[in-house]
Amino acid sequence: METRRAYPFPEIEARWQRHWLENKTFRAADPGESGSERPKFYVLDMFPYPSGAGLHVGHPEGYTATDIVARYKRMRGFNVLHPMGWDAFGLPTERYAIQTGIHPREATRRNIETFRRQIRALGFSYDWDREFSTTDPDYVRWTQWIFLQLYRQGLAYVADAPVWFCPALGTGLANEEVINTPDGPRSERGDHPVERRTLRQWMLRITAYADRLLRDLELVDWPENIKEMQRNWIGRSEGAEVDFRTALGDAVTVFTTRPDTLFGATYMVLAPEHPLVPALTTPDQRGAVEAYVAAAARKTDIERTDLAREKTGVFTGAHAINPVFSDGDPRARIPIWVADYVLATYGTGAIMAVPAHDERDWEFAEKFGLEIVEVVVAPGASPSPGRPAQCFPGEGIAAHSGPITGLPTAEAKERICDWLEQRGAGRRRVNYKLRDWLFSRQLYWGEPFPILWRGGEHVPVGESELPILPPDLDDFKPTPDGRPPLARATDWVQVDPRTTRETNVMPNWAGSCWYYLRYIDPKNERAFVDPAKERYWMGDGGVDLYVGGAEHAVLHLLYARFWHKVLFDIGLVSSPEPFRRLINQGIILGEDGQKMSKSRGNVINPDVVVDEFGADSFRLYEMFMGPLEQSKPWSTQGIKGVHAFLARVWRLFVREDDETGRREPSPSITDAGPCDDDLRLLHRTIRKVTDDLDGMRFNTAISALMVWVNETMKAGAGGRPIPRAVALDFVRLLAPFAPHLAEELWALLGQSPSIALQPWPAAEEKYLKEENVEIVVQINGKVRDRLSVPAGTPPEEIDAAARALPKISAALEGSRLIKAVAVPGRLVNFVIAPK
RNA sequence: GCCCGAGUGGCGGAAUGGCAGACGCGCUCGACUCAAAAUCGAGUGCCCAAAAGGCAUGUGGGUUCGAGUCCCUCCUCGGGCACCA
Repeated sequence: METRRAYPFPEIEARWQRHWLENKTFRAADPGESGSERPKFYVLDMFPYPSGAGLHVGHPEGYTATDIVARYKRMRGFNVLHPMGWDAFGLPTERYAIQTGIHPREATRRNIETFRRQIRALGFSYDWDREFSTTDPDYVRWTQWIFLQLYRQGLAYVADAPVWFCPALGTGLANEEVINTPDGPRSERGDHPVERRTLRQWMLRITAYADRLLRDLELVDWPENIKEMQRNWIGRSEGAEVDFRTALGDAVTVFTTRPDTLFGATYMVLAPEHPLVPALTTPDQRGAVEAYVAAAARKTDIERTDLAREKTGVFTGAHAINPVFSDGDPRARIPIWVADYVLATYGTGAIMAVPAHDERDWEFAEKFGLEIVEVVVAPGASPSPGRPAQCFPGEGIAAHSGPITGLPTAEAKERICDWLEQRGAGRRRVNYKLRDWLFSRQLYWGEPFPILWRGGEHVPVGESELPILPPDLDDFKPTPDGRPPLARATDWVQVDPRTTRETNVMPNWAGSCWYYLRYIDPKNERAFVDPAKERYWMGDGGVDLYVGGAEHAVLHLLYARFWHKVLFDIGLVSSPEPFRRLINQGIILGEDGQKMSKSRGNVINPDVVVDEFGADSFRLYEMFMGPLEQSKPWSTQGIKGVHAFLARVWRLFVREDDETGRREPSPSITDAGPCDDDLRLLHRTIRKVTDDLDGMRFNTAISALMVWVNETMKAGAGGRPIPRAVALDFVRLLAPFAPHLAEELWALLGQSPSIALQPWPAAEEKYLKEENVEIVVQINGKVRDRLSVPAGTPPEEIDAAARALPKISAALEGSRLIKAVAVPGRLVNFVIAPK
């Protein structure tokens, strides 16, 4: 499909992209350099994973938004840091390498080249001198260095941990790399079955920061739903641990968030993996318990947590003593069960079951005929005479509960905790859902751990020996025995007769945990970042604006916050949080309104779009589609519309000689002074575009630019010229959105480059005031007439003027006036009733 | 099941509690053209032949002189979490 070019964008765009690159127009000034006396603004994109598929139309959406903000802030006098780089370690490249035989390093180099070319073709104002890849040896060095700081802080440790292992891929996978299917859990890549294996793993103690990661969400300006997702993920719950004595002499400790229901505990449940299960089980129950525990071990987590499943469990034969009852009270002795609805990995791996006030316990008790005792009544209700008819998990008033009977739930919790603590039978306790971070992968294409093994002990590599780079392998497939690929490099692994290297590598998240800091000082060989530069760019709360997809709401953003806090604690960074403000861009759907995918055949390729319509049209359209945060479908017709708009701007400003190709400013642009209408329109546009940019409402800002063009063309058709000063201000407003066209028009109007460094125009109040305003006149809320009055006319006068209108006076005459409301500058409403 | 977010023309969307539908797409008509494309101009929520008028922001209620906007009910869609005691 051949579309005629509406204006010469290919030539213009290529030329200005070259100009910006050659002149380093967007170089950010570091402290001490000229320009750094301006206020700083750090605007960051989530850097891409350069896959073999090339850039997707989703990438440039966020990148365009940040680029518009970066360009706008520069024009507003800020020293802007706007960098780009590559998050290039990881499984996709490694799988590609295995399939094609191309070394991951080479595949990465090619992919980065493609991404860089595609991103540059969109004219983003990045400071390319700061570009790096997480795979660069120099960057790996500092990633490993930061790992060593965590290691020294006792935040990295080795443990045997259950992981998803994929026999086909030969590697362990992160939870997020595994998807649940009807055929059981499978690998996201390749769709192979995966299984649970316990492997020796590196873990990071993120749980030590759980509380601060939760609390400090209050310090950041993020979308509320993202904060909520992090809060849920961290999952803080306050409650108590309670010790129940058993016949063994050992107490079994349970965790509960409802210690006020302790008097209603009618049985206890241990997770199948609970260490006391074998010792507690009585001889006559041993067979059943062992069979149950073995069956549970074979199940995956997903099978075990499937809600549709009926609850299962077996009685151990043992009993526990509830500490809240006095000796000899028959209610004190409760049976101990084993059931897989209790998780070994949360709390103490054991619970007290209160079926009357917990849905899960209720279901279990009903199924196995266990006792149910009501100990909380809904406010205003009275206790059930016998067994309660249904579960009541809410808060209420304690009943049948000894010393706390009659107390509301909150108070009952406090009192019972005091009581438990005084007697040494329990204690207040906070638990988190957040688990420590499984930090090793059995891959080749990642950062090796800077760790040696000597006599079964791990020792850190000296900092001067960094970086530890992956050895050059020809075969980076996993080893047949399930050890990581690096284990093949025997020369590399065996450092000396008694020392070997760690062969796991770090997950892909490691590099993205601190890249925003390296942009500040990307070439520093003595430190991961210079402290003075760090203070300058991160000093007041970190990155000023961070834009990326909501799919990183929890993992990347939580991991990066964790590393940042560790660095903050050891005095290496100056803000407690890395990203002060966060925005998630929406997803761009295919033209059919479905998610873009190769299999649906609805993928839009940015290269093709840029070829046909140009980068400015592409940028403008992505922003014009709708609010940044919203998901919206791509429309080829839609991009034609904004393309036509840019062509209209071109024709409005430029006259081209068809024969010679010579271009000059349109003759309608004159040095005549602007008239009042010109100035009112211009300043209204400046005000609207400025306000919308401050609020990141790009779609309505663009619509204001369109309104200016429409009005100006209408005036031009009536013979009115465009004053040069007005034209120049319009081009400034256009510059952040369509920077190539704006530069070209700027130069054509005789200005010297670059418009990117020009000051932003200011809206002057005196041109924003309307002389006359239209007042809507309503009767019973319906518009019946209008009138025009001078701005600032007081309500009484508006009221009087409205009554004088023939239509209105006629209506008022025939009826009874109940009320009149006059809003200055807006409307009058007469409320009437029939006589 | 629980927690968020969203429902507005044929479509994307716009509207400090004050004229619903800015801007754009599409469509209709006209100008230019041998013709088409491009461009320019006019129109375009629905009902009614038109005007007058009426009806319209997922549903049903409420607050208000006045509700797309605030409150409650329900429905639908999208996202997240999911036996975390």
